[in-house]
Amino acid sequence: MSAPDSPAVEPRKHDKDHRRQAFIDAATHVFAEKGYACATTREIAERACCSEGLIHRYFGGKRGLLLAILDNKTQAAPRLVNDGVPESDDLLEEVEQIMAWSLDHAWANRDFMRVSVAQAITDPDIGRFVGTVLNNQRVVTFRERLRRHQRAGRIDLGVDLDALAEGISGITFSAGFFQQAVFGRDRDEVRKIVAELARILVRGITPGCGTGAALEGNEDA
Amino acid sequence: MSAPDSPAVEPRKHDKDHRRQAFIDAATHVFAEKGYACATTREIAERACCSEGLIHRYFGGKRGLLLAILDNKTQAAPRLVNDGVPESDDLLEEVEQIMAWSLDHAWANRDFMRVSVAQAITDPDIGRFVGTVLNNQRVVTFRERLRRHQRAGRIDLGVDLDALAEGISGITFSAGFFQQAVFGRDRDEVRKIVAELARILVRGITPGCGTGAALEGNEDA
Amino acid sequence: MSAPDSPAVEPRKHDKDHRRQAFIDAATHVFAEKGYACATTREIAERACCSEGLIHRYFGGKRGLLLAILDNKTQAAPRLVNDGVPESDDLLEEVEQIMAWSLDHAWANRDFMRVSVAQAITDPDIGRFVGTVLNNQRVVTFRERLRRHQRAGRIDLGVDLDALAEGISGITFSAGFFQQAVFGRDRDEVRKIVAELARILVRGITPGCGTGAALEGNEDA
Amino acid sequence: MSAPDSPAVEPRKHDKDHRRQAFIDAATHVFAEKGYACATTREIAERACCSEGLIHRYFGGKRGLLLAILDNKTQAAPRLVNDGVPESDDLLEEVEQIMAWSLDHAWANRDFMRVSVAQAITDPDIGRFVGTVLNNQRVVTFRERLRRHQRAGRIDLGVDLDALAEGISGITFSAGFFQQAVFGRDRDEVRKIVAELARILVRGITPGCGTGAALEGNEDA
DNA sequence: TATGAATGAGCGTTCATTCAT
DNA sequence: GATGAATGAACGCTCATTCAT
Repeated sequence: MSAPDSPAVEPRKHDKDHRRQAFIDAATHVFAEKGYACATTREIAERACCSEGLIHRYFGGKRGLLLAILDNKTQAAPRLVNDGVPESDDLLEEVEQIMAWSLDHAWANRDFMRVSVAQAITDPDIGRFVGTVLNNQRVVTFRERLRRHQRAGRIDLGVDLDALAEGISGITFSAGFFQQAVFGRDRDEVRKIVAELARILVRGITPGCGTGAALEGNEDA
Repeated sequence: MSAPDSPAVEPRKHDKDHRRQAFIDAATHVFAEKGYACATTREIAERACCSEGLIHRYFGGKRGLLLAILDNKTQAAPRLVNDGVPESDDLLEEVEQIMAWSLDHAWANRDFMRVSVAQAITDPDIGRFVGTVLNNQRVVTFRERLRRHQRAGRIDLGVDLDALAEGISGITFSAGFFQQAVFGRDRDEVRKIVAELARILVRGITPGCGTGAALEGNEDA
Repeated sequence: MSAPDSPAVEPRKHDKDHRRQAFIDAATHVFAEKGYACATTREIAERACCSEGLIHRYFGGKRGLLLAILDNKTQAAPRLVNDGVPESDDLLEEVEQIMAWSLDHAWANRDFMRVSVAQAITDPDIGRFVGTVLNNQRVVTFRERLRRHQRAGRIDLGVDLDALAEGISGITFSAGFFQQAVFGRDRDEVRKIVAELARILVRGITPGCGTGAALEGNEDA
Repeated sequence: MSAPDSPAVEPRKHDKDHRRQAFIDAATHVFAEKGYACATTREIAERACCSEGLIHRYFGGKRGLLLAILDNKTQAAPRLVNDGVPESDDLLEEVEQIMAWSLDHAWANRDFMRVSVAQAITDPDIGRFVGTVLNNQRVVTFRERLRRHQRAGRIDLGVDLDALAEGISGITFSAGFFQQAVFGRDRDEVRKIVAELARILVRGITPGCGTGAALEGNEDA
């Protein structure tokens, strides 16, 4: 997905939709490699085996192509975790799997993430988009899956599911994207760390002896 | 934010050290705002009230200025958490304070983080630097502070302190930088979420009734 | 001199070949006037009525344009003397005409010579090119024409035709380019001097009474 | 002379005149190597072990330094040939020695010639200077030495001494500077060619049987 | 007086975009 | 509709020169 090794589209051969997708794939790769600002429309066009001018006709320019990449991903994204990780009555198992899946997903989509995250930092429009559409969507999905367990009594009622979901999201974002894709850390190491964190978190939310005291502190604040 | 961090330099005045710092401050701001690639040495020089050519004399060029920013922060960085957060015999209190302090620190240094994080994503040199110098340093510091508590019996002996430290680092990085500075989320909201996560984590590592079962799972793996 | 050598190009019109030549003409003029280093691509583009960026698209940069000028002349150069000066059975006549033609040719191509000679002095690549392609070619051509006369007995057999050809080349280079084009000397004066030198040279190589003694000196050495 | 391998001047040690000469030597070298336009005052100052600003104080700027180089040479130049080559009653011997000496002189002063000749081509002021001061001086000196032989009957009375002197000057300029220093031709080869040309010229001007006919052609024109 | 820090004009080059073909 | 030639604004950088020290 992030490495479109297919020979892209043969010149003057395929139709408009194929070309559009060829541009999006090519741009994702080049933007990820060079950064949006340093990528040139010429290189993208070459990689897509189309002419440079077409970028402006199809997407209205370089920035339009960036937005198309985000849009393209958004349409494909929803409910991905739910499809990838089955529900389970074992809370630890489900949390572990959700976090492991998030790691893999971040890795598989590292080119797209490079583009969107890097750009989000300096570009308010993209920042808003990534913050609301991409991040919130994930958090909401996590939260809903956790709510099932809370209702089933497997998560202490005092736990703020939103905070928990944000924590899982933050850990997997940090480990999945930055540790794996940006810092180049060994993926097995990362997986182990995240698995251990899953255990700590689950233990921290499991109803039981220590809960009352700890969560009373919460209610005091 | 738009006010210079150092007193303005006087034209024609010979004042190398002062001017160097003025460039670093100006560049941090402009790089953060526009991104490294889109920032122009022209604008940086204007903001620093110095002439453009000095960037090349002092730093060897635009990229040298970027590296100087990183270097400047590195020299100022070590042991920051230790100075900012006192040790405590109350584990929860200390973790909460470390995490809260990290949030504030990320916010106070959000311009620097914008520059370094965004650039790390597409620039291998910077990526290595941020991954090793900035990230690892934090993790190690967190881990050492946690070790004290583990030795004192306040953290279960089965807990992998490295993983825990990475988790705290990941959560505060994600919440402190991305939520606060990139996604523009309300800072009080973020503080509350992080405080709740501190409680969950601490409960998850506190020795006690549930520990055996949870950590046996760990030891089996 | 200030009139373009080719019809002006029309803005926005697609006309690559025509524009290439317009650049070569303009650059020859501007390089000759200012010297390669002081000439600006801005001025050349203005003179060629094209945009500056095309220099880099067509020639790969300012230096590529310089090389294109040399290349352009090389393709047009070979056998020029032979076309311009007919063979004759009168040695003096032929030598006089060859030298006179060289003077005129140097004058007609003075802009090109300014560029190539000046640059050859400090630029090893260009030096090699001018030394081998331009200079040697001339000398060889001269020598072959003289050989006809030597075979016909009109040049003493003891004369080294290579040296003679070098002499003619050196005299016409010096008189044709430096005296006429660089030092601004009156062209008629120069023509008379060169005609007299032709006579002296021809007398010096004509077989006859004095030959034996003079050339024995040669053979002794 | 052209390669000032002396450690130049020690900083803050010698007096103004020494510094001036150090600048002239350094500039001759750097101008010869890079060309006037590409040479930087910084490199010259470094080579002279003085500060850049001094160039402007002493010479009024970069161009002033160039003029100082020419001026410096002019004062040292006059009557050099006369000192280097003794008079002789053998015309061939004297002409051969004058030409051989010119070759050596051009070689020894190749750095200065690189600077002055290259600059003369595009810079009218320098062109005038080189044409009148340097070239004419040589021609006049050659002519006066030849006149002695003409008076002594060793040169045909019909020979135009000016043309002859120009010829010798042109040949030695071309061979001595361009062939040796610019085109990098083997110096022994060049010497042989010039010696042969000396013989041809001398034979061409020696009074004798063929003279009448050849020079009548002259008088007809 | 000598130094070298500071200046600023101007360079070659790049590249998103426009538009003739 | 698709192409790629043409454009022009703007970039990082250089360097002769100026001037505070």
